[in-house]
Formats: sequence, C-alpha cells, structure tokens
Amino acid sequence: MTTAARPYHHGNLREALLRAGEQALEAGGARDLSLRELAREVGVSHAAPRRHFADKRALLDALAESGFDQFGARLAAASEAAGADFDARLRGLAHAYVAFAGEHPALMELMFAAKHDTDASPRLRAAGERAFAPAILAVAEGQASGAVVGGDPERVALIASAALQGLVAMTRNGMLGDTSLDGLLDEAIERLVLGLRPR
Amino acid sequence: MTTAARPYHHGNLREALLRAGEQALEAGGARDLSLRELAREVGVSHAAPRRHFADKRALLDALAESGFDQFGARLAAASEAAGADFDARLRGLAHAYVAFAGEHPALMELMFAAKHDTDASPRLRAAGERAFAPAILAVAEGQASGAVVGGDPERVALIASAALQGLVAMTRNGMLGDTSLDGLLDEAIERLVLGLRPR
DNA sequence: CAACAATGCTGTCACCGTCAACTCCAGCCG
DNA sequence: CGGCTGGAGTTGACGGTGACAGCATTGTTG
Repeated sequence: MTTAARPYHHGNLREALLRAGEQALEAGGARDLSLRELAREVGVSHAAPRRHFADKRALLDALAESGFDQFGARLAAASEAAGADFDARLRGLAHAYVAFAGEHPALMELMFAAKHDTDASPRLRAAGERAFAPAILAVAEGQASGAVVGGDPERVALIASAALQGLVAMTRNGMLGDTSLDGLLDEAIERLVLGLRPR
Repeated sequence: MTTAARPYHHGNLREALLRAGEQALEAGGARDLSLRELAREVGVSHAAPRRHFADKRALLDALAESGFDQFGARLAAASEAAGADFDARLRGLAHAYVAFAGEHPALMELMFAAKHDTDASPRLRAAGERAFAPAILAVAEGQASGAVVGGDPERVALIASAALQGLVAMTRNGMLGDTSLDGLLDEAIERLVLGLRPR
C-alpha cells in the first residue's frame, strides 16, 4: 500500500493487476473497469499493463478464467460435502452455485456474458468446462445409482446448470422484484429433481 | 439513406436513433455501441441524441424496453398458436423463446444483462414483466386444467423461464461447444414438463 | 407577428485504449 | 569484472468517446 521506494520492476504486476481487477469488478461491474485506473491503483504507469495483457479483453478473459477456477472449486467442495445421496448432492451444488453468484455478481456476469465473439479463446472455454466437472460427475454417479434419468451426463448437467444460471441472471437484472431468491431456489430445485428423475 | 436536403429538424430523431441502435446492436453487441456513431449514421450532430436520451444508458434502456415488447409479442403469438393443450403450449413458448434469442442475441443480452444497478428503472422492469405475461397465463391455465403443479403461477413461470434463459446464455457464451441448441432444447423441455407436472 | 419552447449544432473537457519510442535494470557471456 | 541484451516500466501522442455548456434554428402558440 505505502510506497516502499518501489523498485523499478514491480515484482509481479500481472498478479497485482488481476487482484485489483477483481476488486474493481466487485465495485463497479465490468463495464466501467478501466485499465488506466487499475494501473493507477497498483502504482504503475498507464501503459505498463500492456506488457502483461495485450488487450483489455485479455485482462477480462484472465479474470473470467480465474473466476471459473474459484467457481469450480466451490462446486467441488459442495459436492463432496453433500455426501453420496444424489438429491442432497444436487441441492448442495445448487446452493453453492447461487451462493457464489451472489457473492461475485459482476464476476459471474463477466464469466457468462463473456461473448468472445467467434474465436472463444480455448483457454477460457477449457476453464469453463473444468468448473462444471463436479456437476457432470454428480450426474454420472446419480445415473449409476439409478437416481437420474439416462443420457449423456454432460447434457443433463448442462440443462440443470442452465436452469440455475437463468435464475441467477433473473435475480441480477431485477426481474424478480422483491421475490427472495432462496425460496425460489428451493422450489426450482424441487422441480429439477422431479424433472431429472427417471420415469 | 440519401440526404434529401434534410430539414433542420430531423422529424423524429428518437425513433431513428432507436432503429439505428437496434441495427448496431445486432452488428456489434451493446459493448461497442457508440452514441456518436449512431448520430453519424442518422445524419445528425454528435450531441443531438442528448435531447432525446439524457444518457447512453437511457438509450440502451429504451432499446431493452422495445426488445421486451417485441419479445412479449412473439411469446403471445406462439402461445396462442399452440392451442389449448398445456404441453403443446409450453413447447411453443419455449421454441419461440429461444428462436427470438437466436435472432437477436445482442438485444437479448442487453435485456437480461441490463444491470440497472440499484435503481432498476421501473419502466424497464414493467416491460419485462409484461413480456412474460403469456407464460404466466399459460401456467395459470395449466394449473386450472390440472396439468401443472400448483403454487403462485408467476413463480412457476419464472422458474421455467429461467431454465430457458440459462440455456440461451450458455449457448451465447460458447459453453455448449458444438452441441446443438435444438436437441438440447427438446430435452430441456421434457425435463421441464416432467418437473412441472403435479405429483 | 412576436415570444417561446423544442430541437439541433459547435466547441470543449476529461477520460479511455492503444501504440511507438525511450529508459531502466537484472542477469548472462566473455 | 565489464559490456550486452532483452524483459519490464515510462513518457508522450493519437483517435475516439460520453458528457456538458452555450448558441442557432425552427415550429407553434398566443
């Protein structure tokens, strides 16, 4: 924080920028995140970030990627903590999902709105797929134990995740009004469980 | 298109800007929509839009509102065309939902990512609620005929919509990879139908 | 016909992202 | 031990943007 006769070379600007970026994200959304302000906060000239991130989008992509990592870790922990029963595990995953979204709304928006247009940087996409691995695993195990309808586990998990993601999006954009997300979540989970059960 | 000795007063700049805005949205996303460029396209000075939209966000909000209107009309038409059977109606609504999203991805993103921070302009919120009215109505009728589980129709419709919205978001951000949305949609609808059926 | 409000225009400001050219420093090779 | 090289940070500039203030023009209304 205080200038300790800052050495000419910052040390690891990249990490510092990412951390500052996360903070700025929480504070003001991705829309008005400014590279120059980040540089200012870190105590470095306005063009320094360019050595580490070719582009503003490169910085945002890195943030999103790190977000997916944290997100995936949370999902994995929740899945593990929930035990072996499929319904309990689904509930745990769902709650972890929306909890994370509630804690880091702007990050989540960045992660999922990141329309990398056409190219869709493979790094970021891989991070996204990695994050959802616990959910896919849970579905696969649920299928093995006969608690879940068959089919490609990835597709089934994707459908379930999409339902939650939509709920989160609606929350964020105020479409819910005064409705509490918690109650809605429980109801959604119930519908989900019923929908996923084999007939 | 051609300058017909444009009169000093444009006529209805507001509408023209909105139309140009829609086009720009489709062409490049909301992120790099520029008021100045819109003004240029419409053939007006860079500060003229300010008379009709106090803010850039005001313009975007107006676009989102108009988007909700179109969206709602599509939903209503689909619901009506699908007849009285609830499952058919749900299917019709869902297909109309993702079809619209496919046609106007950037608009859809604007509509649902529009984080009007805290204030959440009431006009826009009302437009959103209006758009979802056909879905709520369908649920209510489904409940009346015993095809749908009970409870607040708005909540039930919200859950169903959220599932679709999530699917759309995932499509948009490339998380699906090569998976086709159509197949996934049918599967999602089936899960949805099962989840909504009364036990 | 005169005043007036609405609408558009010009000019300016601060800020931003990107780029090019320069400087500083650490570590390696001789 | 000294010079070289190349990565990391700096300064300065350019074009573009959103916002604002003040002026010009118009259509309307009394």
